[in-house]
Amino acid sequence: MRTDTVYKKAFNRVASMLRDGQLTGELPSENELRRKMGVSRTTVRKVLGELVHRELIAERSGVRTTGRAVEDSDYYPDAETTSRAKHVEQQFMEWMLRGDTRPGTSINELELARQFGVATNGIREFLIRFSRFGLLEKRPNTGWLFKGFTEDFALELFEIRVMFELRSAHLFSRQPDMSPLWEKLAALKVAHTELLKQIESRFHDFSSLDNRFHRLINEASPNRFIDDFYDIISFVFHYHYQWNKHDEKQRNQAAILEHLAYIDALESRDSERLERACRAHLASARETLMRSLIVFDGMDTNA
Amino acid sequence: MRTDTVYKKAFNRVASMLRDGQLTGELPSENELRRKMGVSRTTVRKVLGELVHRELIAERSGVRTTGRAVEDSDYYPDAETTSRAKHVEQQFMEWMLRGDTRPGTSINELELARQFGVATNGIREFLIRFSRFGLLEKRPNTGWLFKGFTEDFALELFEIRVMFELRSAHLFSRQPDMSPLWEKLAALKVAHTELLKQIESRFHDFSSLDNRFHRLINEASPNRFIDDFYDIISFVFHYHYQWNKHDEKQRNQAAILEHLAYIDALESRDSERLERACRAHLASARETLMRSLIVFDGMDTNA
DNA sequence: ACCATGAACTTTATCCATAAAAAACAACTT
DNA sequence: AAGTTGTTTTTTATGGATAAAGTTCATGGT
Repeated sequence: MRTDTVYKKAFNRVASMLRDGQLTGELPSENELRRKMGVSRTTVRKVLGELVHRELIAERSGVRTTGRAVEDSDYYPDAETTSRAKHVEQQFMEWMLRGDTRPGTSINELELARQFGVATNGIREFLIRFSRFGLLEKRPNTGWLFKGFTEDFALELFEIRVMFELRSAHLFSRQPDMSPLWEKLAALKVAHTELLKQIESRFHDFSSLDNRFHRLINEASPNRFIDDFYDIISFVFHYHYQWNKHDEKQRNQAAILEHLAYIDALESRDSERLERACRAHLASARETLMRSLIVFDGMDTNA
Repeated sequence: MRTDTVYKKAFNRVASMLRDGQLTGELPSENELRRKMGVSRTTVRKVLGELVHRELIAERSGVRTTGRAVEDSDYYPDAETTSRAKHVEQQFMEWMLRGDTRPGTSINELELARQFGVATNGIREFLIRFSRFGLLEKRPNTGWLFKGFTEDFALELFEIRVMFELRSAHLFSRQPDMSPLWEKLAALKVAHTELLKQIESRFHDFSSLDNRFHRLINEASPNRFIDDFYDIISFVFHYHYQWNKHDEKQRNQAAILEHLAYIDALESRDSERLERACRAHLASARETLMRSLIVFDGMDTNA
């Protein structure tokens, strides 16, 4: 049966809004809520129905008003708010990055399905989607070959990344002066400086800043294939560093400084300087990944 | 039910081998056949069983020998030798390239499933696989957005292609002299010259030559992401030109000449000359695609 | 005429079932 | 002992069913 995670997530969001006072007195119409939450009206109605049932809101002659206070126990547990597909993704990444899965292992849909507690179909869909990341290969009628999160993988990934990033950085720097992207870049620069000041407590926030920065650079000259490739990078980094937090603060601090140099180089419109800053940053990102790969390989995974 | 296309295709192949005299007298063992055909022994046995049943081979005390002559009617029809997944691919490509499907159309799994006569599962798997080509986008819980085989698509595709090809070509030309790839290149050069001589009758054969050539260039410095991207290009060209044969002979003739210049440039190891030849070829390939896109857009599709 | 709610209908996400194909095991032969 | 064939078990490819979510149609109020 299809999960009702969309409903539960929406319910939790409305509950939070009620609790935070973002919704007070008379509630907005179903359509307005629908837009706000990004779900269908059907789902909104289901949420409202449950809220009435639990007396979190009251309904009198077609008018809905807030009801009793929201309690912690009103929320659905987080695990129930993500779809099966997302669960599969998470479990697979954990299996891949944490387990002692060696390159060359063959992957068995049925076995993973049993292990993850889902139907084989879901596994297969995930593997198909995931195969564009270059870590898997399908052998028809037979199964999947896991190629491993290896040094080669990282090197090949970064070779492309450098090509794309240099191209995008140069195009960015050649934008007209009145392009709105320059302002966005300036704003990002400020955000970097802020973060650097508070690095002790906020170093976790770097990851999203990093993402915004690299995506901004691509905005000047969109290319869907480059965007797609950046999705791969984000994905890889997201999961990889989620399980490998070694030295995180230091790493991020260094990266911020590199970004700042890179931003200055962009603003200078000096092509050679830009190339140097860009390469320097990517080389260091690559080193970091490679080093952590080695740590990772040797890590005791049965902890 | 799963199709038995693997069996039928294997059966047809063995039948052809019997007819062509590649198999005469005493037949090889099941294991040997298995290796030759690239299927499991289970399938080989099923084929052999049917061959015996039809008296195309005879089996006496464990020894199999050839039987009566193979007739045209012994073969399974071609349509029955390709899997559902492949059929879906073909039908979808036809729907996309031939139909009047406009960019921005939304795609409905259920409708396609009905139209193609398969279960929704197969459609979904295909769409997931296909989405890496940048022509589709999934909107969760809602459906798929068809972005169209547009001019933008072609331009973005070629931008990447140029980057990758220049990179690979330069690396190829810098290989050591004793690399075996130089010989392969020389062989390809001969094949090009041959084809050029017989262009009147054999111009269809260019496509596979083109493929071999560009893949060879990537071989000198493998990168899985570049290989994957080249899969996209092959796929797009395969289907696109399958339905758009306008001017094929002339196009291919011109391309052969460009390839020859390109090959000479590789052999010269002259970096600037190489860059010129490579760019010239890709620019002309792009022009061809773009021109055919326009023809295509204006074509009456209800013929 | 527009916007709200209610109800019916359509499509997606997900599980389950099963024939075909592959893989593993067993018994035999030279 | 290595290679054959026969048999059983496992896995993949494909169809089908259904609750949840999305979309469209209908009705009623301003």
